[in-house]
This record gives sequence, structure tokens and C-alpha cells, in this order.
Amino acid sequence: MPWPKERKRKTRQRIVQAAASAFRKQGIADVGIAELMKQAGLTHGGFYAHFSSKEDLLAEALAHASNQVSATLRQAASNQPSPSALLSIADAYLSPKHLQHPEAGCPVAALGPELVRSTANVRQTLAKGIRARLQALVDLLPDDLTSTERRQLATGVLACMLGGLILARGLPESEALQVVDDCRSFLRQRLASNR
Amino acid sequence: MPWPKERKRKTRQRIVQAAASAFRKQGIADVGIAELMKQAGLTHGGFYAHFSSKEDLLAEALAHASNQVSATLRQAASNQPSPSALLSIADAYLSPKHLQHPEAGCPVAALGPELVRSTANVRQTLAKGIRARLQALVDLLPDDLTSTERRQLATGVLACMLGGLILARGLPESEALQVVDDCRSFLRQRLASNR
DNA sequence: TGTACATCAGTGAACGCGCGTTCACTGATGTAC
DNA sequence: TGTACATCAGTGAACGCGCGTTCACTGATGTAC
Repeated sequence: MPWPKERKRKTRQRIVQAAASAFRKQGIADVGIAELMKQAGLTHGGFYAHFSSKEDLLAEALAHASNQVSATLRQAASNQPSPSALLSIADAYLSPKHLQHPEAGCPVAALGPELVRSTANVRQTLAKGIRARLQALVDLLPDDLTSTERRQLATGVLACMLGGLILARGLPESEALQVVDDCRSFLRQRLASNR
Repeated sequence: MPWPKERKRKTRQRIVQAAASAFRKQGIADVGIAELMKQAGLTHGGFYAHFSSKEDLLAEALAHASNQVSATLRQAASNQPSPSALLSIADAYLSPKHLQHPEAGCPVAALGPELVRSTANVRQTLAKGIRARLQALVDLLPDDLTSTERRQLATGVLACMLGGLILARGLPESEALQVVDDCRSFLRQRLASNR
């Protein structure tokens, strides 16, 4: 083993991070391997020492972005009592910051439809991410609801968060801020009635 | 005027229709001009007699798809009293048919994030479509609500519809059907309380 | 009524470009002796 | 302790391909006389 074993892992991680940002910012088709490798401080030829193809990297970048966002949302919910934990998550998701920074935000909002059309490997990673997000929300709901009620509530709230962000990004800034605010109000009222 | 003036208009319309389907089905980058023209029964060179660029066509195809979906949803709401009109629209939007046929469905659900990254012309068309959709929902809400309440309700419902469909398309079929059903239940309960 | 002409939607070869991928090579490092 | 060697992450030129766009040309049609 001529090179430190850690070095390759770190390089790979740099590529994945660059890819996770670039894909979310520019879309999958508009990001080139050469550009990505340059961002990681390398030349394009070395790419295939780490990944078998662009799609292969995409799946890893997606998983990375999903985990990143999950962690952020988990933190937003921490130390909040059950009903307002969901609201805190919605507030974080529907924030101006998230609206304006797709490259650091939810990969489903930034790339969802493109990912659906991708390879089986990418689609499986996407499905895994969605299931994890749904489960995380379900786990935050109080025990006195039935599991069906919790699933419906979690699904509806997540759908509204995702759709609200995508709608907002399709509008000029002032209208976009109005849309995310309106979605927050909508969810606040829905969750106040608690079922 | 050597050729019937109607002929060019009809040919153009055929290209727009083919593009509207193909873009929603395969994404913008994966649809080629040559393939599109073939679907319209023409060869690729003739494209530029009708459009100045692929982006130009995209804007028109988007407008076409938006109008198409608006008409479908308007029909779903027709003859329904005010509260259930919104629910009828949600049921149509969150239907298995819409889930399985992005090529004939909502262009925001099929292409939203890609459109946001596109040219100013395309983004303006997208914004116009979103505003029209929001306004259509607002107009269906009863007059005894304030305009703020109506806007928040319409925005929240539309966001949930859009997000629910995108989430569902990221999952295998049986889970996808569960997600759209759960969103419908979520909205039914939200709209039952009427604010 | 018939014929020469102008128009322009549509044809199909060609161009230029960028991208994903391949491959022969390099050179920094850990190991064997 | 020092030196020859094996490894393999990373380099950079090259390949092949597909795509958006251009352009000289065609031929079906309406119009002028």
C-alpha cells in the first residue's frame, strides 16, 4: 500500500461534496466531469479511479445531500415538543435561506423529476431518502394518533413543504417569499387542529 | 403567399404538442430537435423555420402544457359547490392516472426545477402558469373568507398537490399510490375545517 | 384558361462543440531487503 | 540506515458520439399576366 489509505477516501469525499452542490445548483445534465474534478482540485482523467460512471457519482451525491438535509432538519426539531417540532421543521424547510440556496438544500426540491428519470440505482437512493424523511416526520407525531393518522399527517406536511418550495422557486423573489410564508401559515393552522 | 397560411400554423402546433409531451416525459436535455421533428413528421432542418432556438420552443411547449392542465382541472371542478370543487381538483391532480402519466400532466411536477434554471423567457412563462393556477384556486374559495385566508389556503393546497405528486413519483408504485392517497386524505381533513 | 414566376416550408448534408470515457504514462509513497 | 522496487491515485491527450444550429437547395403552391 504505497499511498496513505485515508487519502483516497478524502479525495473521493471532496468529489462527492462538489457534485452534491453542483448538481443541485445546475442540474444533472449541465454539470460536467471536468468541471467537477476541477472544483475538487484534480484533473478529469482521475475521475474513474473513484467512480464507474457519472450516474454512479450521482447516486452517491444524492445520498450525501439527503443525509445532509436530514441532519439539518433533525437539528431544527431538536428540543421542541411534539406538535411544534413539525412546525419548526416546516419553518426551516420553507425559509428564505432554503429558498435561495438550492445547492445546499433538499435534493428532491432541486432535482426530483430529473432523478425519477435516472437509473434504477439513483431511483432506489431517491426512494430511500424519501422514506427516511417521511419516517422522521412520523416519529415526531404524538402517540395518541393512530398510525394511519400519523402517516397521513406526515405525508401531507412533507408534500406541502416540498411543493411550496418548488412553487416559490418558480416565481420572482417577492412572490416567492409570499408563497413560502403562506405555506407556513397553512401548515400552522392544519397542525393547530392536530389531526 | 404561395402556401396556405393555415398549414404553417398547424405544423408549428404539431411540433409544440410533440415537444410538450416529450419534454415532460424525458426531461429537457434528453429530447433532441431531430427526434421531435420526426415525431411531427418532419426533418430536423425545418425546425428553424418555426422557432429561433430549443429554448424558444420550450417556452411555448410549457405554455401549451400549462393551459392543457388548467383546462383539465377546471373541468374537474365544474358543477361542484365551492368547498368540494377544490377537493375535486385535488383528487384529479393526485390521481393514479396523473401519477403514471407525467407526459400529459402538470409541467411543474414533471420539469419544475429544470425550468427554474432555464432562460428568463422560460422562467416568465413558468411564473405566469403558477400565478394562473393559484388564482384559479383562489377563485373557487367561498367569499366569506378574507382574501389572505383564501390565498393561504389556495397556496397550501396547491403546494400539497404538487409536492405529493413529486414525492409519489420518487417511489415504487404501491408506495406511490399510498402517498397520493394520504395527501388527498390530508387535504380532505384540512378543507373540512374550512379554514 | 393557361403558363411563367415568386415564395418559403421543408430537406438533408455539414459544422462545431462539449461531453463522458479511455488509456498510456507519471511520480509520490510504503515496503522489502 | 540506505536503496531498489511495486503500487496506484492522479495526469492529460485523445476518441467517439450526439446534439443544436446553419445553409444551399428543392418543390408544392398561389399569383400575375
